[in-house]
Amino acid sequence: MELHQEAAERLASSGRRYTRTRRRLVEILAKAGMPLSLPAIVRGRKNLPQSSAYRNLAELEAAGLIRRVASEDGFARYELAEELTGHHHHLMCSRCGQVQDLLIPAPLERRLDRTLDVLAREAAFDTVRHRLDLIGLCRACGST
Amino acid sequence: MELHQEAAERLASSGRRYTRTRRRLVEILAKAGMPLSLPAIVRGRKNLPQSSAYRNLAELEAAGLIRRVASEDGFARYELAEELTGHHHHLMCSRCGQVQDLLIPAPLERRLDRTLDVLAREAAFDTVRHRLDLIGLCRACGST
DNA sequence: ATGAGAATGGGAATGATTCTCAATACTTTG
DNA sequence: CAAAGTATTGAGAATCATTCCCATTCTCAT
Repeated sequence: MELHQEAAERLASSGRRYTRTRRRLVEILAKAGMPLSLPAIVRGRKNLPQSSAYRNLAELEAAGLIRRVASEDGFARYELAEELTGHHHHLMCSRCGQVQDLLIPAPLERRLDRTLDVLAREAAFDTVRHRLDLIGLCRACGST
Repeated sequence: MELHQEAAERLASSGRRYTRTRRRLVEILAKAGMPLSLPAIVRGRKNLPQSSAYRNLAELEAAGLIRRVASEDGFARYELAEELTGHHHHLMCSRCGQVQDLLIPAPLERRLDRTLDVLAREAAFDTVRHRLDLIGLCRACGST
């Protein structure tokens, strides 16, 4: 389904509206293709006050449209929900905090999934998802 | 090597001391066997002021003895470094924030490692490590 | 012992994020 | 189309985990 239509419907189903600012946020995240921190979202953009950005990101998250990624550098980052973009992982730079998306081969992903399901059941966890990140130094930080 | 000796040496090598409070923190984390938040570390313990706990956890992290785990609930958590405890993963409850350790089968771990190494190289990342977490609802939260 | 540097702890400061609330914008109803 | 009802906005205040400050205390080497 088309992105904005999906967004509008999900918000509507809980009595929320798909306002200009919300659409704008969705577009920013869609275009970025990687999790963005709030400063990165707001920087250099007119008419996008912090408080509105935070509030709307929270609304969009509550509607299941975006996901908040906790990273090590103290800034939360935001990306479109996997239901919209597909399952993927992250490459994170431990020095500068930069995050980029990463896909792993489907067979490995499947095997991982199967194994983790079993482990979660053994631990009596209702598993929702897994998170696999690579943490290292990006090209820029690594050469320093 | 014995835990406290290792700790003392690593601190000494950068001109730091293995004081009573630091030893205490290492013992708390070793005994817990799972990442603890600062409130959990301090709660109910005498003579362990917040500021000292934070400061010393940071020192121990700088010495490579403990690791800080960013979790979704806003509290950082601390655990012994993998060099001391061995590589492992986490089961995290997305409702209550509880975190417990998780081991995955060695063959899968090896395959994961190999694949991620290749992917990191392709992305020009100097990989240090990977992080694999299961995020779901623990028994207590899942039945609510 | 004594001096130098490390550590302590109480409280102030920081800073990302959340909350408040009066003003504004949609939406629906009459 | 107007009015009422509700959601949204944005500027600043408030929150709260974490970090910083600094006078005092401790430790180790001489």
